[in-house]
Amino acid sequence: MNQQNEKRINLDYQPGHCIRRLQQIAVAIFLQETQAYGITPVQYAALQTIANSPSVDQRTLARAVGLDTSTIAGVVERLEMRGLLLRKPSPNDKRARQLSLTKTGHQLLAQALPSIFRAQTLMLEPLSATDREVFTRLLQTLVIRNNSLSRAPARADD
Amino acid sequence: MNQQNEKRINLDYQPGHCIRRLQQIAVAIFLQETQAYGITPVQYAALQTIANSPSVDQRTLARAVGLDTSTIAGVVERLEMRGLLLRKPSPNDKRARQLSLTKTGHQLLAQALPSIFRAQTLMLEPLSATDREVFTRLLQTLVIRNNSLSRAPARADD
DNA sequence: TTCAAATCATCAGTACACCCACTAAAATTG
DNA sequence: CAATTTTAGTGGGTGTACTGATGATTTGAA
Repeated sequence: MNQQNEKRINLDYQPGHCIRRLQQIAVAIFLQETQAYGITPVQYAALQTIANSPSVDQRTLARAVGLDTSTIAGVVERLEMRGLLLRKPSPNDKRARQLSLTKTGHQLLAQALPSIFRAQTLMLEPLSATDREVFTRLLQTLVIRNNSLSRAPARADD
Repeated sequence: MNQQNEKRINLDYQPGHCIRRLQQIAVAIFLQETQAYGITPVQYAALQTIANSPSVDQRTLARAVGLDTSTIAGVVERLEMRGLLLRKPSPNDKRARQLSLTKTGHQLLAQALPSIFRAQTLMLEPLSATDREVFTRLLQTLVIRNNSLSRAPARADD
């Protein structure tokens, strides 16, 4: 079945592969639960972050969400075209744009939140209550401790 | 600093967000460790799967790696252009293409494997030995139990 | 204060990752 | 064995996610 000097390596035991698969699954669950609102996980993250701190600039938003500025530009553009957010020039800094949600943006976020929370629950459904907590804790540890290794390290804290 | 009827929701506590971040980190570590070979996690998964079972068709490969056929088409095309694999028509089925690694493909896979294993280790480095095992186990449980929810559910088993 | 360095944003290019629609071939069914 | 259905692969469209380059401002240091 294969070359004699190669061992048959099962991808299922490699963390990297499992993490990628879990991310695909998490996205699928999210989209399924929120399909009535037509938003993606990243779009939700952007909307939520802007709701948390209006007038953020794109760079700060990118860091908060954990994306580089090129990627956030596309996300913001799509949300702006849908009328969910506003992008106006910063008075202090002519380079920067201040982002804020429109009324529609606030409404959509508020309406979608229950579905989003349901999605979060569904992702961990197969685990026992104890295991869910353990998994969440270890997951957060890995993200925090490895943060600097990412190309788009998440923000300092604003 | 936000609308009074919105609570400030911290993305860091949402599993979906953490999973996405961890996937970004895992990819970054993989690329960093394997940069000498110029392969991505998905390309490695494809090469490894073909090495495990030569003459697979693209559909079976897609299922084994956990991708849909459109996505695997692009992956396979890039690997073919780099001379790492061969795509020849199946004698039994005129629709299907049989995939196999070239000599170069086998060599690259063999050479890259140590870096790939190192990457897998690095991803879980921040955890204690016990926690690494726990995390891996829970991760696999989630992937297996949620598999059907993914758009590209992984293969039966060949 | 001027000039270099850092910063905000954009653009082009590459690579996943999905959907839907389509062709062609194979398998199933009447 | 003809008609239907399923299956293998492709192509178009959308949306992350990164790199590296460029332009415009702001800041910091000589």
